[in-house]
Amino acid sequence: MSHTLGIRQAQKQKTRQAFLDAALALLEEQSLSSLGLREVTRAVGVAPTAFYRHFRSTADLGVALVDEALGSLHPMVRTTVSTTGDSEERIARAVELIARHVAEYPAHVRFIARERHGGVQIVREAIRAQLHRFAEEVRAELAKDREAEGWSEDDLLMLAHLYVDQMLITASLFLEALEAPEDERERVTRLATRQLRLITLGRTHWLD
Amino acid sequence: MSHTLGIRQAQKQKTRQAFLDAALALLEEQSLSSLGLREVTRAVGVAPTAFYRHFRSTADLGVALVDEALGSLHPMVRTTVSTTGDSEERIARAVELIARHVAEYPAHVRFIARERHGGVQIVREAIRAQLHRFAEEVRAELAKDREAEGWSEDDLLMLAHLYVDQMLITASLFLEALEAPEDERERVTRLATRQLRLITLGRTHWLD
DNA sequence: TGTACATCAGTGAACGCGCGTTCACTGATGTAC
DNA sequence: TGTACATCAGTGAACGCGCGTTCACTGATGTAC
Repeated sequence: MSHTLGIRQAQKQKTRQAFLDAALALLEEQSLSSLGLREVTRAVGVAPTAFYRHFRSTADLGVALVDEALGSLHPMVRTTVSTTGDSEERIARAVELIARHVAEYPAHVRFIARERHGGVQIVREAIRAQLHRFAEEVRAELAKDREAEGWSEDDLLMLAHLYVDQMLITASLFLEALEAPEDERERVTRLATRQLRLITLGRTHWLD
Repeated sequence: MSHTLGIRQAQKQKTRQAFLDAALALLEEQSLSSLGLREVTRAVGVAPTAFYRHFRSTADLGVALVDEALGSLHPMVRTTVSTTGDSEERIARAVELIARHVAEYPAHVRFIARERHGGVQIVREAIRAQLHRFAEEVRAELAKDREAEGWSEDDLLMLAHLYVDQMLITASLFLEALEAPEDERERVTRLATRQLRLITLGRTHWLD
Protein backbone atom coordinates (compact mmCIF):
# COMPACT_ATOMS: atom_id res chain seq x y z
CA MET A 1 0.00 0.00 0.00
CA SER A 2 3.02 2.32 0.12
CA HIS A 3 1.92 5.12 -2.18
CA THR A 4 5.01 6.99 -3.34
CA LEU A 5 4.40 10.55 -4.42
CA GLY A 6 5.53 11.44 -7.90
CA ILE A 7 8.81 13.33 -8.15
CA ARG A 8 6.92 16.45 -9.15
CA GLN A 9 4.47 16.33 -6.24
CA ALA A 10 7.19 15.48 -3.74
CA GLN A 11 9.25 18.47 -4.86
CA LYS A 12 6.20 20.72 -4.71
CA GLN A 13 5.45 19.67 -1.14
CA LYS A 14 9.05 20.26 -0.21
CA THR A 15 8.93 23.80 -1.59
CA ARG A 16 5.63 24.44 0.14
CA GLN A 17 7.12 23.35 3.45
CA ALA A 18 10.10 25.63 2.80
CA PHE A 19 7.62 28.52 2.44
CA LEU A 20 5.95 27.65 5.75
CA ASP A 21 9.30 27.33 7.55
CA ALA A 22 10.66 30.57 6.13
CA ALA A 23 7.48 32.48 6.96
CA LEU A 24 7.44 31.15 10.52
CA ALA A 25 11.02 32.30 10.99
CA LEU A 26 10.26 35.76 9.60
CA LEU A 27 7.22 36.05 11.85
CA GLU A 28 9.42 35.93 14.91
CA GLU A 29 9.92 39.67 14.55
CA GLN A 30 6.74 40.91 12.90
CA SER A 31 3.04 40.17 12.43
CA LEU A 32 1.43 38.37 9.54
CA SER A 33 -0.23 41.55 8.31
CA SER A 34 3.19 43.04 7.52
CA LEU A 35 4.76 39.88 6.09
CA GLY A 36 5.71 40.45 2.45
CA LEU A 37 5.42 37.92 -0.33
CA ARG A 38 8.82 38.84 -1.76
CA GLU A 39 10.33 38.67 1.70
CA VAL A 40 9.27 35.04 1.99
CA THR A 41 10.36 34.00 -1.50
CA ARG A 42 13.73 35.67 -0.92
CA ALA A 43 14.18 33.62 2.27
CA VAL A 44 13.23 30.42 0.46
CA GLY A 45 15.47 31.22 -2.50
CA VAL A 46 12.92 31.13 -5.31
CA ALA A 47 11.43 33.72 -7.66
CA PRO A 48 8.60 35.88 -6.24
CA THR A 49 6.18 34.41 -8.74
CA ALA A 50 6.74 30.90 -7.38
CA PHE A 51 4.72 31.93 -4.35
CA TYR A 52 1.49 31.85 -6.36
CA ARG A 53 1.99 28.18 -7.22
CA HIS A 54 1.33 27.41 -3.55
CA PHE A 55 -0.71 30.20 -1.93
CA ARG A 56 -3.16 32.87 -3.04
CA SER A 57 -1.78 35.38 -0.54
CA THR A 58 0.17 35.67 2.69
CA ALA A 59 -3.16 35.40 4.54
CA ASP A 60 -3.68 32.03 2.86
CA LEU A 61 -0.20 30.96 3.96
CA GLY A 62 -1.16 32.10 7.47
CA VAL A 63 -4.13 29.75 7.53
CA ALA A 64 -1.84 26.89 6.50
CA LEU A 65 0.45 27.82 9.40
CA VAL A 66 -2.47 27.67 11.81
CA ASP A 67 -3.17 24.10 10.74
CA GLU A 68 0.48 23.17 11.10
CA ALA A 69 0.91 24.87 14.48
CA LEU A 70 -2.30 23.72 16.12
CA GLY A 71 -2.69 20.40 14.36
CA SER A 72 0.38 19.06 16.12
CA LEU A 73 -1.04 20.24 19.41
CA HIS A 74 -4.12 18.01 19.55
CA PRO A 75 -2.34 14.86 20.74
CA MET A 76 -0.48 16.87 23.36
CA VAL A 77 -3.66 18.41 24.73
CA ARG A 78 -5.37 15.06 24.93
CA THR A 79 -2.38 13.52 26.67
CA THR A 80 -2.27 16.39 29.14
CA VAL A 81 -5.89 16.16 30.14
CA SER A 82 -6.17 12.40 30.26
CA THR A 83 -3.01 11.86 32.31
CA THR A 84 -3.61 9.60 35.31
CA GLY A 85 -2.70 10.19 38.92
CA ASP A 86 -3.96 12.51 41.64
CA SER A 87 -4.67 16.11 40.74
CA GLU A 88 -1.30 17.38 41.99
CA GLU A 89 0.56 14.94 39.74
CA ARG A 90 -1.67 15.81 36.79
CA ILE A 91 -1.04 19.53 37.23
CA ALA A 92 2.73 19.03 37.41
CA ARG A 93 2.62 16.85 34.32
CA ALA A 94 0.48 19.37 32.40
CA VAL A 95 2.79 22.30 33.18
CA GLU A 96 5.81 20.20 32.22
CA LEU A 97 4.22 19.20 28.91
CA ILE A 98 3.46 22.82 28.10
CA ALA A 99 7.02 23.87 28.91
CA ARG A 100 8.40 21.09 26.74
CA HIS A 101 6.12 21.95 23.83
CA VAL A 102 7.15 25.61 23.96
CA ALA A 103 10.83 24.63 24.03
CA GLU A 104 10.34 22.35 21.04
CA TYR A 105 8.08 24.56 18.89
CA PRO A 106 8.66 28.14 20.05
CA ALA A 107 7.89 29.67 16.64
CA HIS A 108 4.55 27.85 16.44
CA VAL A 109 3.56 29.04 19.90
CA ARG A 110 4.60 32.60 19.12
CA PHE A 111 2.64 32.55 15.88
CA ILE A 112 -0.57 31.41 17.55
CA ALA A 113 -0.28 33.85 20.46
CA ARG A 114 0.44 36.70 18.04
CA GLU A 115 -2.15 35.99 15.39
CA ARG A 116 -4.96 34.91 17.71
CA HIS A 117 -5.83 38.59 18.03
CA GLY A 118 -3.82 39.70 15.00
CA GLY A 119 -4.72 41.86 12.04
CA VAL A 120 -5.71 39.16 9.56
CA GLN A 121 -9.34 38.13 9.91
CA ILE A 122 -9.35 34.69 8.29
CA VAL A 123 -6.32 33.66 10.34
CA ARG A 124 -7.99 34.82 13.55
CA GLU A 125 -11.04 32.80 12.60
CA ALA A 126 -8.97 29.71 11.81
CA ILE A 127 -7.30 29.91 15.23
CA ARG A 128 -10.62 30.50 16.95
CA ALA A 129 -12.13 27.45 15.27
CA GLN A 130 -9.19 25.26 16.29
CA LEU A 131 -9.30 26.48 19.89
CA HIS A 132 -13.01 25.66 19.99
CA ARG A 133 -12.13 22.15 18.85
CA PHE A 134 -9.56 21.97 21.66
CA ALA A 135 -12.09 23.09 24.23
CA GLU A 136 -14.54 20.51 22.91
CA GLU A 137 -11.93 17.76 23.20
CA VAL A 138 -11.02 18.84 26.72
CA ARG A 139 -14.70 18.89 27.66
CA ALA A 140 -15.07 15.34 26.37
CA GLU A 141 -12.07 14.21 28.42
CA LEU A 142 -13.32 15.99 31.53
CA ALA A 143 -16.71 14.33 31.12
CA LYS A 144 -15.08 10.92 31.52
CA ASP A 145 -13.74 11.80 34.95
CA ARG A 146 -15.58 10.70 38.09
CA GLU A 147 -15.37 14.31 39.27
CA ALA A 148 -17.64 15.36 36.39
CA GLU A 149 -20.70 13.67 37.88
CA GLY A 150 -23.47 16.19 38.34
CA TRP A 151 -21.89 18.74 36.01
CA SER A 152 -23.92 20.15 33.13
CA GLU A 153 -22.46 19.99 29.62
CA ASP A 154 -22.36 23.76 29.61
CA ASP A 155 -20.39 24.00 32.84
CA LEU A 156 -17.91 21.41 31.60
CA LEU A 157 -17.36 23.46 28.45
CA MET A 158 -16.91 26.56 30.58
CA LEU A 159 -14.19 24.78 32.56
CA ALA A 160 -12.63 23.44 29.36
CA HIS A 161 -12.29 26.96 27.96
CA LEU A 162 -10.74 28.08 31.22
CA TYR A 163 -8.15 25.32 30.91
CA VAL A 164 -7.43 26.05 27.24
CA ASP A 165 -6.98 29.77 27.88
CA GLN A 166 -4.82 29.04 30.89
CA MET A 167 -2.72 26.72 28.73
CA LEU A 168 -2.13 29.51 26.19
CA ILE A 169 -1.28 32.06 28.86
CA THR A 170 1.21 29.66 30.40
CA ALA A 171 2.72 28.80 27.02
CA SER A 172 3.16 32.48 26.31
CA LEU A 173 4.92 33.01 29.64
CA PHE A 174 7.28 30.11 28.96
CA LEU A 175 7.99 31.60 25.54
CA GLU A 176 9.00 34.92 27.07
CA ALA A 177 11.21 33.05 29.53
CA LEU A 178 12.81 30.87 26.86
CA GLU A 179 15.99 32.90 26.53
CA ALA A 180 16.06 33.88 30.19
CA PRO A 181 18.05 32.10 32.90
CA GLU A 182 16.68 28.84 34.25
CA ASP A 183 15.24 30.37 37.43
CA GLU A 184 12.87 32.53 35.37
CA ARG A 185 11.39 29.41 33.80
CA GLU A 186 11.24 27.92 37.29
CA ARG A 187 9.25 30.97 38.42
CA VAL A 188 6.79 30.51 35.54
CA THR A 189 6.45 26.83 36.41
CA ARG A 190 5.60 27.67 40.02
CA LEU A 191 3.14 30.39 38.99
CA ALA A 192 1.36 28.22 36.42
CA THR A 193 1.22 25.30 38.85
CA ARG A 194 -0.42 27.33 41.57
CA GLN A 195 -2.90 28.89 39.17
CA LEU A 196 -3.94 25.46 37.91
CA ARG A 197 -4.12 24.28 41.51
CA LEU A 198 -6.50 27.11 42.37
CA ILE A 199 -8.68 26.40 39.35
CA THR A 200 -8.75 22.72 40.27
CA LEU A 201 -9.79 23.64 43.80
CA GLY A 202 -12.66 25.66 42.38
CA ARG A 203 -13.59 22.69 40.24
CA THR A 204 -13.67 20.36 43.25
CA HIS A 205 -16.07 22.64 45.13
CA TRP A 206 -18.23 23.62 42.13
CA LEU A 207 -21.18 21.50 43.24
CA ASP A 208 -20.96 22.33 46.96
CA MET B 1 -3.74 78.60 38.95
CA SER B 2 -5.42 78.05 35.58
CA HIS B 3 -2.47 77.54 33.31
CA THR B 4 -3.64 78.09 29.75
CA LEU B 5 -1.50 76.44 27.11
CA GLY B 6 -0.11 78.71 24.46
CA ILE B 7 -1.91 78.63 21.13
CA ARG B 8 1.02 76.84 19.56
CA GLN B 9 1.20 74.09 22.21
CA ALA B 10 -2.56 73.62 22.25
CA GLN B 11 -2.61 73.15 18.48
CA LYS B 12 0.31 70.74 18.69
CA GLN B 13 -1.48 68.60 21.29
CA LYS B 14 -4.60 68.62 19.15
CA THR B 15 -2.68 67.35 16.14
CA ARG B 16 -0.93 64.75 18.25
CA GLN B 17 -4.30 63.49 19.50
CA ALA B 18 -5.51 63.39 15.89
CA PHE B 19 -2.56 61.11 15.09
CA LEU B 20 -3.46 58.79 17.97
CA ASP B 21 -7.13 58.69 16.99
CA ALA B 22 -6.41 58.06 13.32
CA ALA B 23 -3.89 55.34 14.11
CA LEU B 24 -6.29 53.60 16.48
CA ALA B 25 -8.96 53.59 13.79
CA LEU B 26 -6.56 52.20 11.18
CA LEU B 27 -5.44 49.49 13.62
CA GLU B 28 -8.92 48.03 13.64
CA GLU B 29 -7.99 46.10 10.51
CA GLN B 30 -4.24 45.56 10.80
CA SER B 31 -1.37 45.26 13.26
CA LEU B 32 1.00 47.99 14.34
CA SER B 33 3.90 46.39 12.51
CA SER B 34 2.18 47.04 9.18
CA LEU B 35 0.87 50.51 9.99
CA GLY B 36 2.39 53.05 7.60
CA LEU B 37 3.47 56.56 8.49
CA ARG B 38 1.95 58.01 5.33
CA GLU B 39 -1.24 56.09 5.95
CA VAL B 40 -1.65 57.84 9.29
CA THR B 41 -0.80 61.33 8.03
CA ARG B 42 -3.23 60.85 5.13
CA ALA B 43 -5.99 59.98 7.59
CA VAL B 44 -5.18 63.02 9.73
CA GLY B 45 -4.95 65.30 6.72
CA VAL B 46 -1.40 66.61 7.14
CA ALA B 47 1.83 66.22 5.19
CA PRO B 48 3.83 63.01 5.81
CA THR B 49 6.67 65.02 7.27
CA ALA B 50 4.43 66.42 10.01
CA PHE B 51 4.55 62.99 11.62
CA TYR B 52 8.15 63.53 12.74
CA ARG B 53 7.16 66.61 14.75
CA HIS B 54 5.33 64.25 17.14
CA PHE B 55 6.80 60.74 16.93
CA ARG B 56 10.10 59.14 15.96
CA SER B 57 8.35 56.16 14.37
CA THR B 58 5.09 54.25 14.32
CA ALA B 59 6.49 52.09 17.14
CA ASP B 60 6.86 55.26 19.20
CA LEU B 61 3.25 56.18 18.42
CA GLY B 62 2.31 52.66 19.53
CA VAL B 63 3.85 53.19 22.95
CA ALA B 64 1.84 56.42 23.28
CA LEU B 65 -1.30 54.42 22.44
CA VAL B 66 -0.49 51.91 25.18
CA ASP B 67 -0.40 54.71 27.72
CA GLU B 68 -3.68 56.12 26.44
CA ALA B 69 -5.42 52.75 26.29
CA LEU B 70 -4.27 51.34 29.61
CA GLY B 71 -3.94 54.58 31.53
CA SER B 72 -7.70 55.05 31.43
CA LEU B 73 -8.16 51.51 32.69
CA HIS B 74 -6.55 51.89 36.11
CA PRO B 75 -9.51 53.52 37.84
CA MET B 76 -11.83 50.93 36.35
CA VAL B 77 -9.73 48.03 37.59
CA ARG B 78 -9.53 49.46 41.06
CA THR B 79 -13.27 50.07 41.17
CA THR B 80 -13.92 46.54 39.97
CA VAL B 81 -11.79 44.87 42.61
CA SER B 82 -12.79 47.06 45.53
CA THR B 83 -16.54 46.87 44.94
CA THR B 84 -18.46 45.94 48.07
CA GLY B 85 -21.05 43.22 48.52
CA ASP B 86 -20.96 39.44 48.63
CA SER B 87 -18.83 37.63 46.08
CA GLU B 88 -21.73 36.93 43.73
CA GLU B 89 -22.58 40.63 43.55
CA ARG B 90 -18.94 41.55 43.04
CA ILE B 91 -18.57 39.10 40.17
CA ALA B 92 -21.69 40.40 38.45
CA ARG B 93 -20.48 43.96 38.86
CA ALA B 94 -17.01 43.13 37.52
CA VAL B 95 -18.35 41.44 34.39
CA GLU B 96 -20.73 44.33 33.80
CA LEU B 97 -17.91 46.88 34.15
CA ILE B 98 -15.78 44.96 31.65
CA ALA B 99 -18.66 44.78 29.18
CA ARG B 100 -19.28 48.49 29.54
CA HIS B 101 -15.62 49.38 29.09
CA VAL B 102 -15.42 47.30 25.91
CA ALA B 103 -18.55 48.96 24.53
CA GLU B 104 -17.15 52.41 25.29
CA TYR B 105 -13.52 51.90 24.15
CA PRO B 106 -13.58 49.00 21.69
CA ALA B 107 -10.59 50.26 19.69
CA HIS B 108 -8.46 50.55 22.84
CA VAL B 109 -9.32 47.01 23.90
CA ARG B 110 -8.62 45.64 20.43
CA PHE B 111 -5.29 47.44 20.32
CA ILE B 112 -4.13 45.99 23.64
CA ALA B 113 -5.29 42.45 22.85
CA ARG B 114 -3.61 42.62 19.44
CA GLU B 115 -0.31 44.20 20.40
CA ARG B 116 0.17 42.38 23.69
CA HIS B 117 1.73 39.59 21.67
CA GLY B 118 2.26 41.66 18.53
CA GLY B 119 5.28 42.18 16.33
CA VAL B 120 6.67 45.37 17.88
CA GLN B 121 8.93 44.69 20.82
CA ILE B 122 8.85 48.01 22.68
CA VAL B 123 5.06 48.08 22.49
CA ARG B 124 4.84 44.54 23.87
CA GLU B 125 7.12 45.59 26.69
CA ALA B 126 5.08 48.71 27.43
CA ILE B 127 1.91 46.62 27.67
CA ARG B 128 3.63 44.02 29.82
CA ALA B 129 4.84 46.70 32.21
CA GLN B 130 1.35 48.21 32.52
CA LEU B 131 -0.25 44.81 33.10
CA HIS B 132 2.28 44.15 35.86
CA ARG B 133 1.21 47.42 37.43
CA PHE B 134 -2.40 46.28 37.19
CA ALA B 135 -1.61 42.97 38.83
CA GLU B 136 0.26 44.80 41.59
CA GLU B 137 -2.74 47.09 42.18
CA VAL B 138 -5.12 44.14 42.26
CA ARG B 139 -2.82 42.34 44.71
CA ALA B 140 -2.86 45.41 46.97
CA GLU B 141 -6.66 45.52 46.88
CA LEU B 142 -6.96 41.79 47.52
CA ALA B 143 -4.63 42.13 50.50
CA LYS B 144 -7.12 44.46 52.18
CA ASP B 145 -9.85 41.82 52.12
CA ARG B 146 -10.56 39.70 55.18
CA GLU B 147 -10.32 36.64 52.93
CA ALA B 148 -6.64 37.39 52.33
CA GLU B 149 -5.65 36.47 55.89
CA GLY B 150 -3.06 33.73 55.85
CA TRP B 151 -2.17 34.28 52.19
CA SER B 152 1.45 34.87 51.20
CA GLU B 153 2.31 37.93 49.11
CA ASP B 154 3.34 35.60 46.33
CA ASP B 155 0.06 33.71 46.29
CA LEU B 156 -1.89 36.97 46.26
CA LEU B 157 0.11 38.12 43.23
CA MET B 158 -0.54 34.77 41.57
CA LEU B 159 -4.27 35.27 42.07
CA ALA B 160 -4.03 38.88 40.90
CA HIS B 161 -2.45 37.79 37.62
CA LEU B 162 -5.17 35.20 37.20
CA TYR B 163 -7.80 37.92 37.59
CA VAL B 164 -6.03 40.32 35.22
CA ASP B 165 -5.63 37.67 32.52
CA GLN B 166 -9.22 36.60 32.99
CA MET B 167 -10.28 40.24 32.61
CA LEU B 168 -8.45 40.50 29.29
CA ILE B 169 -9.88 37.22 28.00
CA THR B 170 -13.37 38.36 28.91
CA ALA B 171 -12.84 41.79 27.34
CA SER B 172 -11.67 40.12 24.15
CA LEU B 173 -14.77 37.91 24.07
CA PHE B 174 -17.04 40.92 24.54
CA LEU B 175 -15.18 42.66 21.73
CA GLU B 176 -15.85 39.78 19.35
CA ALA B 177 -19.51 39.83 20.39
CA LEU B 178 -19.84 43.61 20.01
CA GLU B 179 -21.50 43.54 16.60
CA ALA B 180 -23.35 40.30 17.30
CA PRO B 181 -26.95 40.06 18.49
CA GLU B 182 -27.65 40.71 22.15
CA ASP B 183 -27.91 37.03 23.11
CA GLU B 184 -24.30 36.45 22.11
CA ARG B 185 -23.18 39.10 24.59
CA GLU B 186 -25.49 37.44 27.09
CA ARG B 187 -23.71 34.14 26.48
CA VAL B 188 -20.32 35.78 27.10
CA THR B 189 -21.65 37.34 30.30
CA ARG B 190 -22.83 33.96 31.58
CA LEU B 191 -19.54 32.28 30.63
CA ALA B 192 -17.34 34.95 32.23
CA THR B 193 -19.51 35.00 35.34
CA ARG B 194 -19.22 31.25 35.89
CA GLN B 195 -15.46 31.29 35.24
CA LEU B 196 -14.99 34.03 37.81
CA ARG B 197 -17.24 32.11 40.18
CA LEU B 198 -15.08 29.02 39.84
CA ILE B 199 -11.89 31.00 40.42
CA THR B 200 -13.46 32.62 43.46
CA LEU B 201 -14.41 29.18 44.78
CA GLY B 202 -10.80 28.09 44.41
CA ARG B 203 -9.76 31.21 46.24
CA THR B 204 -12.10 30.48 49.13
CA HIS B 205 -10.67 26.99 49.61
CA TRP B 206 -7.02 27.88 48.98
CA LEU B 207 -6.02 27.55 52.60
CA ASP B 208 -8.08 24.41 53.34
C1' DT C 1 1.70 99.26 23.32
C1' DG C 2 4.91 98.50 19.52
C1' DT C 3 8.91 96.57 17.37
C1' DA C 4 12.51 93.27 16.14
C1' DC C 5 14.00 88.83 16.36
C1' DA C 6 13.58 83.69 17.62
C1' DT C 7 11.05 79.59 17.59
C1' DC C 8 8.98 75.77 15.53
C1' DA C 9 4.59 73.05 13.66
C1' DG C 10 3.54 72.02 9.37
C1' DT C 11 4.86 72.15 4.05
C1' DG C 12 6.05 70.28 -0.51
C1' DA C 13 9.38 68.58 -3.67
C1' DA C 14 12.51 65.08 -4.35
C1' DC C 15 15.10 60.64 -3.69
C1' DG C 16 15.89 55.77 -4.20
C1' DC C 17 13.70 51.46 -3.16
C1' DG C 18 10.97 47.34 -2.64
C1' DC C 19 6.40 46.06 -3.17
C1' DG C 20 2.46 42.78 -5.45
C1' DT C 21 0.97 41.20 -9.71
C1' DT C 22 0.90 40.16 -15.00
C1' DC C 23 2.68 37.54 -18.57
C1' DA C 24 4.79 34.52 -21.79
C1' DC C 25 8.47 31.25 -21.10
C1' DT C 26 11.17 26.75 -20.08
C1' DG C 27 12.26 22.27 -19.21
C1' DA C 28 11.66 18.35 -16.20
C1' DT C 29 8.05 15.05 -15.12
C1' DG C 30 3.87 12.44 -16.26
C1' DT C 31 0.90 9.79 -19.44
C1' DA C 32 -1.05 7.32 -23.46
C1' DC C 33 -0.09 4.10 -26.80
C1' DT D 1 10.89 -0.25 -24.17
C1' DG D 2 10.36 3.92 -26.98
C1' DT D 3 7.95 7.83 -28.76
C1' DA D 4 4.92 11.85 -28.93
C1' DC D 5 2.33 14.91 -26.49
C1' DA D 6 0.43 17.16 -22.06
C1' DT D 7 1.17 19.03 -17.66
C1' DC D 8 2.82 22.31 -14.53
C1' DA D 9 6.46 24.11 -10.82
C1' DG D 10 9.43 27.53 -11.16
C1' DT D 11 11.48 31.68 -14.12
C1' DG D 12 12.62 36.48 -15.28
C1' DA D 13 11.38 40.82 -17.18
C1' DA D 14 8.33 44.43 -16.71
C1' DC D 15 4.62 47.50 -14.73
C1' DG D 16 2.91 51.16 -11.89
C1' DC D 17 2.72 52.48 -7.11
C1' DG D 18 3.30 53.87 -2.38
C1' DC D 19 6.73 53.74 0.94
C1' DG D 20 10.09 56.30 4.65
C1' DT D 21 13.19 59.92 4.96
C1' DT D 22 15.95 64.34 3.63
C1' DC D 23 15.85 69.08 3.07
C1' DA D 24 15.20 73.92 2.78
C1' DC D 25 11.02 76.56 3.30
C1' DT D 26 7.02 79.44 5.41
C1' DG D 27 4.38 81.94 8.34
C1' DA D 28 1.97 82.08 12.70
C1' DT D 29 3.14 82.31 17.55
C1' DG D 30 6.24 83.51 21.34
C1' DT D 31 9.56 86.59 23.67
C1' DA D 32 12.65 90.43 24.96
C1' DC D 33 12.90 95.12 25.41
